[in-house]
Amino acid sequence: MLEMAVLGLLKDRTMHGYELKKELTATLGQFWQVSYGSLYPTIRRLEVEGAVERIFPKADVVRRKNIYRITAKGEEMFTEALREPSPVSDDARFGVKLAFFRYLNPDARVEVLERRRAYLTDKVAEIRGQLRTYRERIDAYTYRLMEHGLDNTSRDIEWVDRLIAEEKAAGAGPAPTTP
Amino acid sequence: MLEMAVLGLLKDRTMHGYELKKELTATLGQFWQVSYGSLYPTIRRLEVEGAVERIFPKADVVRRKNIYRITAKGEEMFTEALREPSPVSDDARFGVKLAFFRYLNPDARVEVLERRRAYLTDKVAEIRGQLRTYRERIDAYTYRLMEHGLDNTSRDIEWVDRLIAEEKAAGAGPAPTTP
DNA sequence: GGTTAGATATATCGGCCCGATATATCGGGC
DNA sequence: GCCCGATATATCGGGCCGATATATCTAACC
Repeated sequence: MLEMAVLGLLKDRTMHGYELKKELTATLGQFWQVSYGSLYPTIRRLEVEGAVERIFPKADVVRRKNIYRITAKGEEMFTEALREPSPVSDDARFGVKLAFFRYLNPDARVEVLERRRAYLTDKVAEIRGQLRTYRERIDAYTYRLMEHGLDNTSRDIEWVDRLIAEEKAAGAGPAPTTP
Repeated sequence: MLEMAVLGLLKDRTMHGYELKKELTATLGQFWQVSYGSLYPTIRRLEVEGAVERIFPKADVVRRKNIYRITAKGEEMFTEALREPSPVSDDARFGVKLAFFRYLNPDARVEVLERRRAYLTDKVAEIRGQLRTYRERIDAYTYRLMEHGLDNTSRDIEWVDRLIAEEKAAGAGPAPTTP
């Protein structure tokens, strides 16, 4: 997932590690804290795999930044990761996908959103079941916590529904514009 | 954190690993998926530290379950972990604490809730700042995602506020009852 | 009576991730 | 001239996750 995020950012422009972290924190920091202890090894891994390459600035410039550029192989890996159907059950992963939704065509976008919706619907059903089954055994605080989680999940569904509706309304047209 | 959860459950009654997992999944599964790959090593660790002890059933009984009991040291560790001020910024950690709120006195409960509230308030401010600062550079999907996160966080604050109000209304009295 | 499926139960492994920590430079303020 | 906060890279230990293996128990089904 971090790999996907790094590749997605590098699709736009070349960046160095610190910049990648700032960018990720600014947009996805709410859902996902990226640490250097995972970022730098990830970049290294991508470099070894040939998905990114390091750019060396001119020899006379103080060379303190490691600037990376995505390769053709990296582009392929990114596209594949974005289309891959599985991991819509993880909030962070879903968030990362959304952040790069512009690289998916409208059909694929709706597909991802529908899968997310199905997951959330299941989750709601499960929580309802647990609240019913364990009602007498759980204490008031835990009950409140579960109930609140249920509310949040319901709202998530409504939110996803709005995105789906807009996506369909737009048809094969352009993505909605920033308010 | 898993250590705390295990100790908290064992405070109630003796359990074996599988049971602990079922219990955790039933109540906190929404926020936190416990895997056996972390649960069993955690139990082992607690046993080595002397926080829990294994109970062997009578020799003639088929001995397939490893049943554990909390020790006096384990009780101490649990209480300390529950009172420890730091980790209210992690959703899962906060959830675990809430699930064992009954073991804290009302003052300590309010303190934890106020800290959670402060954290969420900061988070809201930060997201607002990011939306303002990066408004032009982020795409529509990312914007929507951040905005939705902002809404959710605001609702979390309202929810925490209700808990605080009820806690204060109850004074030093009993915990609220299950609806 | 047999077998098949699913729940119960424990365990481990590789690999990734997190938090902490170390180190060094750069730019601006006082 | 110095110090502070931001910039920038790196690594380490330990914990956690997902996958996988294994075995038993129980209930259903024909």
